[in-house]
Amino acid sequence: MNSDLTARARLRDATISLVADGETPTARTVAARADVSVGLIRHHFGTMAGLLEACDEHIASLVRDVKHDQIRGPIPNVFATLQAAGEQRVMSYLAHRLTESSQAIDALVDQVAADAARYWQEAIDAGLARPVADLVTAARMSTLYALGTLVLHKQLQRLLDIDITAPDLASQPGLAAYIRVQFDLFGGLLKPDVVEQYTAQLQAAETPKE
Amino acid sequence: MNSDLTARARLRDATISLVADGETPTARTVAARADVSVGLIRHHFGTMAGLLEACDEHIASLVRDVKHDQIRGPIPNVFATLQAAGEQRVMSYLAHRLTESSQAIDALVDQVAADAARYWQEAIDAGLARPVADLVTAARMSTLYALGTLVLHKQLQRLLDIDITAPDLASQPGLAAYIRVQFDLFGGLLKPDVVEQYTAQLQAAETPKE
DNA sequence: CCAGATATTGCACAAACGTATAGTTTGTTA
DNA sequence: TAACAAACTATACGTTTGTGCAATATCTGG
Repeated sequence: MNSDLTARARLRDATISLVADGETPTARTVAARADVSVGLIRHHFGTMAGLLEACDEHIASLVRDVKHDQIRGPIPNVFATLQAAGEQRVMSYLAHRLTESSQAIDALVDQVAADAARYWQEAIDAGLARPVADLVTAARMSTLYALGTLVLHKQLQRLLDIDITAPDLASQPGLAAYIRVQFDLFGGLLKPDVVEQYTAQLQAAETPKE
Repeated sequence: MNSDLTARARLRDATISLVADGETPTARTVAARADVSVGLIRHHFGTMAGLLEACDEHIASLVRDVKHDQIRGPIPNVFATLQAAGEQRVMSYLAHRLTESSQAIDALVDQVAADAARYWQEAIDAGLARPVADLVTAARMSTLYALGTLVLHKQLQRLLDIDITAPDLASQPGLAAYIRVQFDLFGGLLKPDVVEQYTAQLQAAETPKE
């Protein structure tokens, strides 16, 4: 924990850290982790609800400020957007907080969905994906799917052996099967030659192991 | 609330009802809604955790006992399974409780996923759906998508104008757009003539309105 | 009708919760 | 360096939490 930050920032980070760890942040646990007194919460944030709100807004602003120059695939990847937000805790924090619908959370979801729509449109323009009738709704729906699996990360871990909150998402055991299924499920959205190309890449990456 | 039930059942139903309403069940709110004293919780369930566990198991058993003779479409419909469990509160309860991974919840998820795989296989056998390489994983993934949108029901309501916990799911405003997008997203899984048929049905159902 | 078990109540207790408040330290500016 | 504001601490208060425990009511089999 960065102890050179202001106490206000430390309180905020401590709360985010607790939420990300799946523990319920209370005034005392937060103050203890931030190594300040409980009274300071009131001084800086008024109430505990105010502190949580500030955390939501901080996470949302991290995601908002993501530079959109990352590697893009044929299917809009919400997780890439979130992980690109820099801080490791973003995914874990949202995994626990996304069920609450605060103003900041709602705005974040809206923005991720809008990003997905833009990526998707670019993929269509680039000839990678097939056009869909209602792109906005489709992007919203696929965003909900992605965020839903994030919220259900415990079940995803259990059923597919993927810890989606892990820093090294690429090295998760079940990821290969996951990607294969993604292509099965959403393959109809892509141009046939794109599917073929990606499938070949997947098989080539696995052959050396056998 | 059925007051002719045993106090034990009333406590359980009161807890389920509170969870379904999105309120945090405490010993006193539960006892009040069940119209019994707080001490009875300890007598019947030991602790509050025991009560919650009993609720999970009750809901899981409701879903488990669903008779599998309902109408089936070309895509496995998890929601149909859950709603067929009889009690209206099943969907709302799970919407709030699915993020916790108790033994009963895990078993329920497993079973819903297994059901989805069986339905899907039947759709393939019936020539409605295309075969997929890894049916079990695909069914698990699509189950997580469905349950994920259930957990994110507030966002689904906001983004697509669908209250997935409503008793009359068929009459939700955004449902038509939702179904259309479903076919866009998962259309690749279905035989082309099936897609054509359903699309025609959708358009025919809407034309009279215009 | 009468034990004996089971169901049920009412209350009390300690712990944890958010928050308020008074006082102290630290920093800034004139 | 005096003065004022901001940051910060320490502590206490009122509530709500889950749970334990003794007393009472209700049911059940002989």
